[in-house]
Amino acid sequence: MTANPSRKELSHDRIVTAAARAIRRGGFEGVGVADIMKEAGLTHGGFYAHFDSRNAMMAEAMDRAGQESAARLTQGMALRKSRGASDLRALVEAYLSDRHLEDIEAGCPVAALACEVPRQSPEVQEAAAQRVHGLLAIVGRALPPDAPADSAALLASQLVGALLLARALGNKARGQALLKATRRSLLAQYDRPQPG
Amino acid sequence: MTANPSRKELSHDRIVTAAARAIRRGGFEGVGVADIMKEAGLTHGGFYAHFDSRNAMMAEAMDRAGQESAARLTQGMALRKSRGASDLRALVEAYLSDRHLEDIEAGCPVAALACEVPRQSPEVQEAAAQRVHGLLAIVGRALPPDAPADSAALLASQLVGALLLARALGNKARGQALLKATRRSLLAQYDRPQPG
DNA sequence: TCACAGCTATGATGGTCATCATATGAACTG
DNA sequence: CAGTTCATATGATGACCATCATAGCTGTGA
Repeated sequence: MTANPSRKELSHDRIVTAAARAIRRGGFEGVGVADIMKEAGLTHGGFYAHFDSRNAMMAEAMDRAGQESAARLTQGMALRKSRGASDLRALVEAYLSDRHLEDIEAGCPVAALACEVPRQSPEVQEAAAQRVHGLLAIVGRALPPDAPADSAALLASQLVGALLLARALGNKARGQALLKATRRSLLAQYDRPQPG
Repeated sequence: MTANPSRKELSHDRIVTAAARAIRRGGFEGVGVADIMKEAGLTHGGFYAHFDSRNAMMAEAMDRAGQESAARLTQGMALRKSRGASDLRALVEAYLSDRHLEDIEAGCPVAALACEVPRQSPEVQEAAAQRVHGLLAIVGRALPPDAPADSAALLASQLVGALLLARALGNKARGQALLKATRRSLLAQYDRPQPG
């Protein structure tokens, strides 16, 4: 399937990719079937040849958004690690970067959509829950193996919360300042040279 | 005005109150003018005698939601302080309570709406920014006076992030567990007896 | 070259929405 | 009780949306 995709599979993929960006830009409710199809280079009518319903597509798009942004985050972390940063410093600096603050469309879908999740259909909620677990896994892998059990949830909350508040401040400079302060504090808290 | 409200002022107030709940329940995009008017016991047509536009009303509703939920939070904190909790413990336990997890409609509008803010009209964005500053002020007052400058932003991010992730998990038990872990960690971090 | 299968486009349907124009009805003034 | 004013209700308008039926096109196999 991935090796030799049919025309339909290619279209399906383009639609999901377009939707994954569109929902982060406009929210689940803020984007229509026709918008997404146009962005994928198709017309609205063919949509239901690819998906059972709009909600089914939203769930797929949420998934895709998570994969994309996880890849992007991993890439940003790798760059920083190649410059000598620890796993944890790389995570904190990549997730709380000024770029992530502004590039909602390609960023973490949990940060972009979390507060809309409780209002979505069960299939979308399920996909969102999976994305949260994915984020927790990424954070968990960046923590030292002997970290307390709940550290990943704690740090993930802090990261998501800081990014959301920074965006909600509606002022680029203030948002960047909040991110910077959060980076500094988290690194002081977690990224100390291990005693022992 | 507050002392001797006219009929119109009473209606205006009822509309804003209804909207303040409705937006937290359904999101900015998920609720219509007619819904809100019906919830206020009126019909949709009279709406534009009270507001210049839907967005102007949304901004007022965001403001009202902030006032309401700040009052509720302060009340919850007072209860806990009367039982001997410190300001900070009272804040953490009230904000990260199981009740707040479930009662989105009457809870913190920042947690309920933050990720929709960047997509809203300027007037709504401005109202939202004010609400973030209001939350930062409440958190700041609960911190000891000698706390570092950025502590309020840090703690507010952690509170909002934990509540959002807990809600996005879509599973009551898991959400409650995340809140509990966050409470425990924050209290261990901040609420230690002061050395000195 | 022809026919067939499978995508995709065109267009329609029923519903919802924000906004506005006008009618109704209630409270106040004389 | 008559007249005026102001808040609210009724109803209309134009736009948009998810969904579906069907027609057209494109590439593949004989």
